[in-house]
Amino acid sequence: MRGIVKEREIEIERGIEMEKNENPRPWEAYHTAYTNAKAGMDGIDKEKVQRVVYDMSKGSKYFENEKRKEDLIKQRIENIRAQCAKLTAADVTHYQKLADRRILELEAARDLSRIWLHVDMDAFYAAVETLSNPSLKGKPVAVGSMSMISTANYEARRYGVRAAMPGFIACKLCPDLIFVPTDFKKYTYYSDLTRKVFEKYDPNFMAASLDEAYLDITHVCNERAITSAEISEELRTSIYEETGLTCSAGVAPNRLLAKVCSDINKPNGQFVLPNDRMAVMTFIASLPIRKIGGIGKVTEHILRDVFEINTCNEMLQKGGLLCAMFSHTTADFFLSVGLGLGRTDAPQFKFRKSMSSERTFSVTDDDALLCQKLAEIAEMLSAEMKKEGLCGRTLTLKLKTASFEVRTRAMTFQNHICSSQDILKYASKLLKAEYPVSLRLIGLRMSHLKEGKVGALSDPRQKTLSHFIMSGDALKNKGDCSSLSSEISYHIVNDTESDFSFDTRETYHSEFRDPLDSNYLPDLDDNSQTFGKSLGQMERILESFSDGTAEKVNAWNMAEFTHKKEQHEESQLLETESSSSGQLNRVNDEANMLNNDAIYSSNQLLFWVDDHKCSLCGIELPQSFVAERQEHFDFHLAERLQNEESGANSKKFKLNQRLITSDATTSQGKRKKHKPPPKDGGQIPIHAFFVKSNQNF
DNA sequence: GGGGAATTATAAC
DNA sequence: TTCCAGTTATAATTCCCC
Repeated sequence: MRGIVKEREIEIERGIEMEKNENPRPWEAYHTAYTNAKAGMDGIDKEKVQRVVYDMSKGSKYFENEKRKEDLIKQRIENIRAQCAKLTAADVTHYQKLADRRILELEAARDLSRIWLHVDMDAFYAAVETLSNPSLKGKPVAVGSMSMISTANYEARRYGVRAAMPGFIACKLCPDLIFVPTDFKKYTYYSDLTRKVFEKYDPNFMAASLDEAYLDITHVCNERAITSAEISEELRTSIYEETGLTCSAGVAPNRLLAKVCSDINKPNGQFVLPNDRMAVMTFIASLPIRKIGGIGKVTEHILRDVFEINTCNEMLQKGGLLCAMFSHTTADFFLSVGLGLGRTDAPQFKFRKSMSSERTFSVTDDDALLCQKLAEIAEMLSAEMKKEGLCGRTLTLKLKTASFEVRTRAMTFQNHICSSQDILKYASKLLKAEYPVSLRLIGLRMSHLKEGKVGALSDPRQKTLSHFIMSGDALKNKGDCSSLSSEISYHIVNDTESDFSFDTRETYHSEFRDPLDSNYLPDLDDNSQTFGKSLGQMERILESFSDGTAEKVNAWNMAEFTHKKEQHEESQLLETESSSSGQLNRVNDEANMLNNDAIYSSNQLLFWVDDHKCSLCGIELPQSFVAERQEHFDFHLAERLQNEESGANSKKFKLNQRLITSDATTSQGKRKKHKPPPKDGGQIPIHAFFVKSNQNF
């Protein structure tokens, strides 16, 4: 063992010697998330750390990918430079005026009336672990695994070990490093203790994570007529008494600055920035931009290399160029950073927007293994969604290839889904479209969320919205949801109820959302009220079949519909499996076709007899003609709409515009990739299609 | 051109 | 021996359809 280590060291030395000839310090160019400054890392031999990180990474797939990303950033920098060079004198004057005006506007809106406190627990996970195992005290400790470290204590940081660093590199930096696996139950317990303290100072405090929170202490300062520094001191003492853990705090007129301040006297310290414009401007003037939350490695890189901006003050000096080169949102952010501005308002409750689950595994290209991983992740995600009573309309598949390249593939449905079967069904289509592929990670994310009802039927543990509220589970957020069978009909007919969700204690401790806020209007679009409803009904009826509750619903042509749906799904599966190239549009079309079939099922079914013949007009279209099939469907739908038409509210049939057009004429030739739908009665012989089909490959 | 969907990237903990 | 995470949000860009 010793021999191997020695050999490796010699090898590294030799490598360094060789590289010295070309680039004497190659490691300096290798920037990772964990090579920037961090509290507790002063006085360490940064060059040595950087060199070890570089040597441990060099040549790996990860390293190659980082280089690729670095090159892309360099390219981006070049592009911005080129854009800058194109600016005429008139442009420069124009953007400078724009920046000046914007600076005045932002300055006019400066709010110095609030006092914000940011609390950050010191090396939280590691401190908790040391508390429960005092033998760790004084020793370098990392919480995490060989592949990734979540937190390192200050003893370990002296060696250059830190969060987001892979464990095997940390081992190299600090051979005596003690690894402790993460135990979120423990951290949550201590986090709750700290939050009880926070509540005393600000009942609406904003929890940023398990170990960080923002408190508006304006009121408590005024009420008790003591300084913010005293409040901060008192709060920190109180936290120590309650938990035995130390924390650091920052006090400032806004949240952005408070966060910066809490980092200044870490660990176990505090820093107060007075509510005074001059003080703020002086403070911000020489502050490195990387200290600002929201400016990360890449943004720093771009601002430094293109605009020579290193401090916040320089943001104002280069305001004109920033306005010229960046979007309104981004330029505004940069200018407000230059002025030391940040949010001062009471935190608004925010809905969860997405939920995801991902896992890393040993690289494999085995389809069966990948399918198995996908099924596990679908199961995990579905379980989490059901736990929170959510379902979603957009499913995103995330893949990380063997070479660390990240890909995402998404599809949006008309209905919200949450069952593991549904998630897996569509996720499989997305994944199979990528074959062959060698992967090291698979992830699934659901977005376009709303409180679930589909899931309520498929998951007997799930409660309805009203039960969730009435039981008080909303506040505990631990709803063990159980649906009553008598409620099935309620769910089926009522698809338009308002959405409400509640604080999860993981995010904000603020008031509930204002239901009148237009940003949070419930999902009342046409789709969910009309066609969406009938689709939802059909799906639910099907689900209730599988749950053995078929007798509770009165379906129309249920047996036939079920049969055809299965038949269609089977054919879809075959289609996808036999497809060798990734055709995302096709996959989407297939999913849409499924829904379209469901719409038609309420009257007369459109399906493909023997997989190629239209059940309505007999036209023959093979499976591979997805676009043609879609248009053919559009054609029949338009035909039917015209027949049913007149009095009927045309809005009633307004479907997702990407799926179906509302009349026969507009559906023709609008989609670039699609061919015109067949003329009525003008059947094309099946062999002609197959010839055409073959030409496509 | 507006708007939704899809994709990629950045950032934070 | 081990060999670069998981979760969430958001911005920017592109594509497609109306």
